[in-house]
Amino acid sequence: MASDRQIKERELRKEQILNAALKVFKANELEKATMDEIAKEADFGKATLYYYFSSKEEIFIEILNRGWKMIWESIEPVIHNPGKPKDTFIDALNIIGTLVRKNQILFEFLFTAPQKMPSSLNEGKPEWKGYQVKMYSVFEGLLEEGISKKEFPQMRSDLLMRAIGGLFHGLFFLGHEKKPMSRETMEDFITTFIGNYGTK
Amino acid sequence: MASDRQIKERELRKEQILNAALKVFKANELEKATMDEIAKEADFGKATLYYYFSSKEEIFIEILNRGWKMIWESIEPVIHNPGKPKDTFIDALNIIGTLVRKNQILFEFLFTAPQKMPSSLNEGKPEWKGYQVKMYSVFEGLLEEGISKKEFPQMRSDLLMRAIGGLFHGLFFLGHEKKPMSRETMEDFITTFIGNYGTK
DNA sequence: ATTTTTATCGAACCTTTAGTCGAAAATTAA
DNA sequence: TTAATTTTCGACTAAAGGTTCGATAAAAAT
Repeated sequence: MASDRQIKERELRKEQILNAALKVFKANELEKATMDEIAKEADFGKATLYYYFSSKEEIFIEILNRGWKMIWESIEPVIHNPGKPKDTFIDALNIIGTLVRKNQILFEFLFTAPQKMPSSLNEGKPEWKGYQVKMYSVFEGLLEEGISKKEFPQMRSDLLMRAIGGLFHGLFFLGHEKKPMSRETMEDFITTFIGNYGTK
Repeated sequence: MASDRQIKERELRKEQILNAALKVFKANELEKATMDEIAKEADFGKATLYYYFSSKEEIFIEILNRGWKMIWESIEPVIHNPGKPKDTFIDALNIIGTLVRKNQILFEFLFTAPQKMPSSLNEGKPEWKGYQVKMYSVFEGLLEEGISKKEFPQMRSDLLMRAIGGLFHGLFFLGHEKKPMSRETMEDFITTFIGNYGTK
């Protein structure tokens, strides 16, 4: 049977493959990313990839699963702050902003891949989707509470949600130069667009 | 040589193909859209597509060219309103909003395809890119003017641009239900987020 | 009516690429 | 050392899908 160290090494190799895959997914455009290239990037033979993952899809999904799990686990601790929807909302956004800043490539992938990807990969309710849904529910809940407490603009929470989603997305991922945005700039933004209600 | 009517018919057939292609690009995910499917949808044999277009890419590009040209020509008439950046900005946004509402599928394609598509299609500075750039320049110019006149939030115009871009995009294209948004709702939005500066 | 031009498409062609197979290294266990 | 297990990969297969070819039909010109 496999030793502890063997299992750990195996996990490391898996990560090596996933990182390589992310690079390739990023550089080439998603569907143009080939197993051959991932293999080259990961410094393994193509056949070896199939020793660790059963398909290209699985690699894809695994990146999403791990990523969204990480997002969820990062914000989970701060979302139970009762009675302070705006602060909580901003805290959570900032946490995600920090993550994005640390690994822009991964997060751009996490936030954009679901749009681009074949919807066939969505069937079977993958793990990552669960985390994504949970996160959106939390945000929408905070918005609803914040709206009713007049801390946010008075409008339908789902629309506000979309606007903020777009805003956030635009701030980090649109534009030609995709340089990360500092925490200060981002807080500035949040305050300007959604934070200056009911406070002045 | 070809008669007037022949040329017109040819153009009609081209449009038939382009519309079919759009449907297929939309339904399946871009790269999964096959010439076979486009042919089926257009009700032509696959080989016939190559009589009208020299490649799959060309079909793709042609949709973008025609679409962005249309966008540009729709806003061009209103952007020369001198001295009223905020009004002009909102007018232009509203015009685009109206277009989007009329043909959501096409515009979702126009606004999202450039992100998803292989960058190889961007080489050679395609026509549509020109219109897109012109449009963005106009918007950014209006923002700069509006900022300096305190009609907009005081922040770097490029950042504001990104925010509004994301906002707009989110409003129309994010979310599960992609139902069109009414003009009223949209004006509400614009006012709430960028329009209530320097006026109250 | 006949010739020429325009339009159509079925059947191949050919490249790309996901995934498999079986054998050989490398590592671990005995 | 030798046997068992784990890991690696070169070479192959199969299928998908873009593109071309050559023949035929339809329309226009003469």
